[in-house]
Amino acid sequence: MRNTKEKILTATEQLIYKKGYTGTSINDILDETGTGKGQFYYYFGSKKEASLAVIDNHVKIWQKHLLNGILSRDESPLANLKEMLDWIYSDHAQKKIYYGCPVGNLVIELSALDEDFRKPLEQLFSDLQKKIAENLSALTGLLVKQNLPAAHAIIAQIQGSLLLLKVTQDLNALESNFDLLKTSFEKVGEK
Amino acid sequence: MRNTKEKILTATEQLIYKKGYTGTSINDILDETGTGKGQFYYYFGSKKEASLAVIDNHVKIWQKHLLNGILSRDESPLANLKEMLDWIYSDHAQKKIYYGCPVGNLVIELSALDEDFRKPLEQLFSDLQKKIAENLSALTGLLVKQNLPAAHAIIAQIQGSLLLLKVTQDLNALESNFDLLKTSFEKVGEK
Amino acid sequence: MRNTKEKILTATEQLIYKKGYTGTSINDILDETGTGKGQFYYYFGSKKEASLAVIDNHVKIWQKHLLNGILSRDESPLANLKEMLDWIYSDHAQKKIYYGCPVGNLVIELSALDEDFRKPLEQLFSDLQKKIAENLSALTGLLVKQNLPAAHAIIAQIQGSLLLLKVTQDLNALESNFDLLKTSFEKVGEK
Amino acid sequence: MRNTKEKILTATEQLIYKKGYTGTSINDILDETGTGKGQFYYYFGSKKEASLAVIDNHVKIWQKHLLNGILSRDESPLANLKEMLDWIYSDHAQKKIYYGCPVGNLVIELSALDEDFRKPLEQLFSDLQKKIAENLSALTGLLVKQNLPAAHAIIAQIQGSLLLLKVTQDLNALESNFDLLKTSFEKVGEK
DNA sequence: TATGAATGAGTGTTCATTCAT
DNA sequence: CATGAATGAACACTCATTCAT
Repeated sequence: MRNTKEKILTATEQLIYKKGYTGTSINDILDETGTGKGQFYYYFGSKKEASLAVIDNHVKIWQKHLLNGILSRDESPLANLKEMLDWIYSDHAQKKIYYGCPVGNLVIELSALDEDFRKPLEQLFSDLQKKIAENLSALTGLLVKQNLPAAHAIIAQIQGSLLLLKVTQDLNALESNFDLLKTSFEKVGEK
Repeated sequence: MRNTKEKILTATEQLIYKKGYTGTSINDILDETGTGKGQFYYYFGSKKEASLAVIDNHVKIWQKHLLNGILSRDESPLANLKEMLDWIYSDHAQKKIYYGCPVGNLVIELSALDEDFRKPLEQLFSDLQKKIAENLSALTGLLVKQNLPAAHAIIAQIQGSLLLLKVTQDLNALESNFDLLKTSFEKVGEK
Repeated sequence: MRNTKEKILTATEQLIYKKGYTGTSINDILDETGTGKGQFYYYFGSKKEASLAVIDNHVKIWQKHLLNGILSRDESPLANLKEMLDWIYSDHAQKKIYYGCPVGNLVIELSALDEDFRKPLEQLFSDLQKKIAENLSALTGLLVKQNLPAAHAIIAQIQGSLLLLKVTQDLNALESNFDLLKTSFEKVGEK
Repeated sequence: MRNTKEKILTATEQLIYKKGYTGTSINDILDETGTGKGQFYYYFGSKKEASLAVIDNHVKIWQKHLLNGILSRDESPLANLKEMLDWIYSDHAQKKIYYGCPVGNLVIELSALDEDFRKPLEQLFSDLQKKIAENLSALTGLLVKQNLPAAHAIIAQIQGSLLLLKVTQDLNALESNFDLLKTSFEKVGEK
């Protein structure tokens, strides 16, 4: 059986993803895990602490799979960037209800409310931006620094697409948007 | 007095914008308006109803200024699209803290939770998409229908930019992103 | 058009009958009458006052139709007592939902809560008891005073039957019970 | 502690008996028990749920003492029926204020409002009716089915007597009424 | 490690009543 | 006579957190 702490963390993550931070209660989490209430406060000092751990978990996943994985491969930068979109897309494609981006959701719900939440989220986007810019540099020959705005725009496009997915519940629109992004990657590469 | 209802609505709008729907309590609103608790329920049947009125208000503002205003002008479509970005930008530029897009925020917090919230928000984005596509048609000569994906991408770019503004609190990045969008409008027009 | 005061009184009576005193709100009443809130407090000093007026109304109806009507007729006392049951029965027979006795309901909800409610209700039952005892005297030849316990039992039987009607929603049981009562009247007369 | 739940249930029962369901607030109950508000909702999902538990408690008491107790004894049916009245009488005799029948009160306040309340109350009266009819059968030789109307009348008499006790606050009248009932039992047995 | 009873401030909502017009 | 805006206490219910076992 999996670790109790991990079980709680997983349940917290899923519930926050679906119902938001404020919409998720400790009891919701414990109903999901089947553990007693004391266990939650034994492993996490508070709801906020557990939620920060959820964010930390997202950071680690993105770092492992995206920053240090896909975007650090020795493949062509074009392939990397496209693969990034495919990785994100496949994460949503299998779902019946589209809840948007787990990280983007937290940004909107929490970053204006509490600096402790905002900071790690900002750092994650900042790291991703730099990594994308690196790939763009390999593609364009420009300095990483000069590609930062373009990388920012790419992240914005991804986040905006997932936001629209959440409100339209239309997966095709997400695919079409990512296809446009891929085309734009190719154009950048051609120059 | 007609004024009280509007005062409540305004306070509700501002508080939801800053603290989110779930994060805003009726007492928060009443503290802001200085009215008794009964007044809230005299004018609105519930918190949800008042919040739907807030959404409705956003819809009307966008329709008046953006859909029927800026994007329906007899000016060149390129000017219209650029002006749209300027209008949005100016809305945020004056603030000290950047709370992102009031409509996008609601999408993320509420659209997976309650269909009654999701529907009007989806409709608003759908109307905007069509209007942007019309301007793109005037620019490209293509049918409106063929420009819908591009319009979708533009909205995604705007929403994503405002989401990143919320987490980075960096207005320059927003400006830079909107500049990139404007450049892309021009390129589309050139073809 | 009927008097506003009377309209309010009628609505109050019906709503209290169906939903009880505590279950009926001033707004419920005004929704029913279509009048403004000020009108209620113009005609009645409080909810309690209006409800006492409702009780008073019931008292007057019973006095007119039952005490000074049916039970004071020059007919045979047996016919009077039977007619009393028929009058009560016909009041319920036409309904789709059986709410029990409007007076008995108030007894149970209010008489332990407030002496101001209890007193007029007790008086009404006391007057009825005496009147029934008078009819029994004409039937048995005994003094009125000696028939008071029997009269009390008759009222208890009526009230208990209507209470059971409310919980069983079975009109036939009420009819059957009243038939048994009529038979007992006849037996008393035979002796 | 198991005790807390029972304390809350007891307080709920007593308060509803004295002040009615709608007249009893959760805070009333907690003031009585001295526990925090969360405890009420820890043990009961809602006020309604706690009240249904109160009803269930009454059902069990009647079943144990009356249906499976007094009315199921191997004594003579006459003795059983008389003992039933004595059992009910003794329940009220010791009180200073007479609040009527705890079950009958709930019938009148709640059975027209909510089916969930009405059903168990109806069932209880139905079970009692059958049990009384069984005793009457032993007394009269008639089939149980034929004695159901008479049993219904007996329950009506009891309930009506307790209703009148509530409004008159006259214990003697209750005793006198029950004496009349006992006499009628004897007459039935003689035939 | 683990349970779940206990707390109390807080949430959305209702309501009788008052009062300016 | 009549309207309906305004008040604030009370109501049922939720929740993050604590703590004894």
